[in-house]
Amino acid sequence: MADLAQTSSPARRRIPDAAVARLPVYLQILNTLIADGTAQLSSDQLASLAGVNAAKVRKDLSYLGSYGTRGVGYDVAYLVYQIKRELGQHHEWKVVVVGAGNLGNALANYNGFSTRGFPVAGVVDIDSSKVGKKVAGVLVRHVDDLPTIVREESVSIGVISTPPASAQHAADLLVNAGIRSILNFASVILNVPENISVRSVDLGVELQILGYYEQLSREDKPATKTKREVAAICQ
Amino acid sequence: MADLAQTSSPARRRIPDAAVARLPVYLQILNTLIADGTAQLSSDQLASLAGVNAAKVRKDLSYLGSYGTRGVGYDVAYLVYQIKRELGQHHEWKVVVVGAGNLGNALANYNGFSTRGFPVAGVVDIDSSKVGKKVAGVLVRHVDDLPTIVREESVSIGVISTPPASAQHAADLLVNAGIRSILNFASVILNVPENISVRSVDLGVELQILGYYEQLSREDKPATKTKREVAAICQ
DNA sequence: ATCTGTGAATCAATTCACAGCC
DNA sequence: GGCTGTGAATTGATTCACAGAT
Repeated sequence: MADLAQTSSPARRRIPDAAVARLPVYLQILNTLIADGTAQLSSDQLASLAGVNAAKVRKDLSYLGSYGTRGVGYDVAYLVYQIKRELGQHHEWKVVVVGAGNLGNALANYNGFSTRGFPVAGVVDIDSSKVGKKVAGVLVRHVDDLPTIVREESVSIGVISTPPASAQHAADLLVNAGIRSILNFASVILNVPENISVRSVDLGVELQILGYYEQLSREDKPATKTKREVAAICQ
Repeated sequence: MADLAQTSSPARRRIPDAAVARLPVYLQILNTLIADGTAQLSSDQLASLAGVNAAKVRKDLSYLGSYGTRGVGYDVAYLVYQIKRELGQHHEWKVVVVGAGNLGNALANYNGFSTRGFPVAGVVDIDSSKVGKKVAGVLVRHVDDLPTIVREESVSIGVISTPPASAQHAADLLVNAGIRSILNFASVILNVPENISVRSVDLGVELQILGYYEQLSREDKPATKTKREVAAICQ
């Protein structure tokens, strides 16, 4: 597609999704290394810290450009700079949390958000008994204020931590308020327009996947039943 | 490997990881359909509910065996039975939560765990000021009791919701207590023996990935700098 | 006519292996 | 000698497309 088009210097590389998902992990590791005073490291070292193999690290980093030095390794600070640039972390992305229940509380209080460039600009809830309380130093406002908050605070990401039944509604409200990126913690598949990106994290699903591998390691899979037998049991 | 070995009737199929990760999603959808009284559905319908395409649904389900009916579709209840069997959900897997902070609280209270066959058998913390309090009806016990809890309650999965600095320690304790499956919510890569399975969910990483795609959609990637320039800025 | 189940084809991700630079 | 960067090879996942069952 369009290999005739003249692209500006660092050509519009499209980094594979799998690599994109690993960059934040490398970034985190590199940040702790900086705190420890490490200035250089090899793909081998980063690989073992990240729990992947060295070829993958080199390939992943090569998508950013050629920022290592042959025979030497990578300059930690420079690598951090380049990964941050690629991930768009040179400015902060503000976040609004929808749903001030247990999980919403934990999320708003979660340190990893603000320290990684995602300040919580607001927390909203539909339940007026929760509105007015403070969560992580932020006043809980009514969900009706969502468009105002998003506009005034230039929020770019919405986090859904409502019960499953209200999650689709929350998503609709976020989309209407102009949000284009949603992180969803409710155990539902959200229906959103094409141009909106959604990542869903379902704690139950994570456990079920673990459960599968736990079972595999025990090799005690139960025998199967026929449709008739199952129907009988479910009466 | 060993295709001479006689395997018992439903041959030891090894389901692709990507498919395993989708089965719980299908399961959840099917369960809500049952509640609505739907008895039959086609791969097309399930696909659109799950937000994937129909060929993928059919291939995924075919790993379980041939449990659909050509020209008709799948029997919802039977499919639920088969997916549960494959995932090892015919019995419950007990869970212990390590770290009774904000997130630990939210997790212990999270409904999706117990309703999906993962009862919380215990919550432990290292901080004695938290020990003795109740979380989600469960007494918080000291982390030293971990081996006892795991043994007495036959816990099979450990959930880590400690601060990052204590997560590796928590993992070591879990492994020593005999746990082989860990769900880790701390933003660290855990170092565990080969035979232990770990899934890590890092909320910050999830946001950073979203941030990347948000930036892509805006196409305002900042210009890059040389190593010299970056070094100057970082003084 | 409809919808599953599955080989074959395609597309994506990972790993190998080595040339090129320090 | 050591380590990066990258084509080529491999492995894994997805999609196509159609034979086969109802």
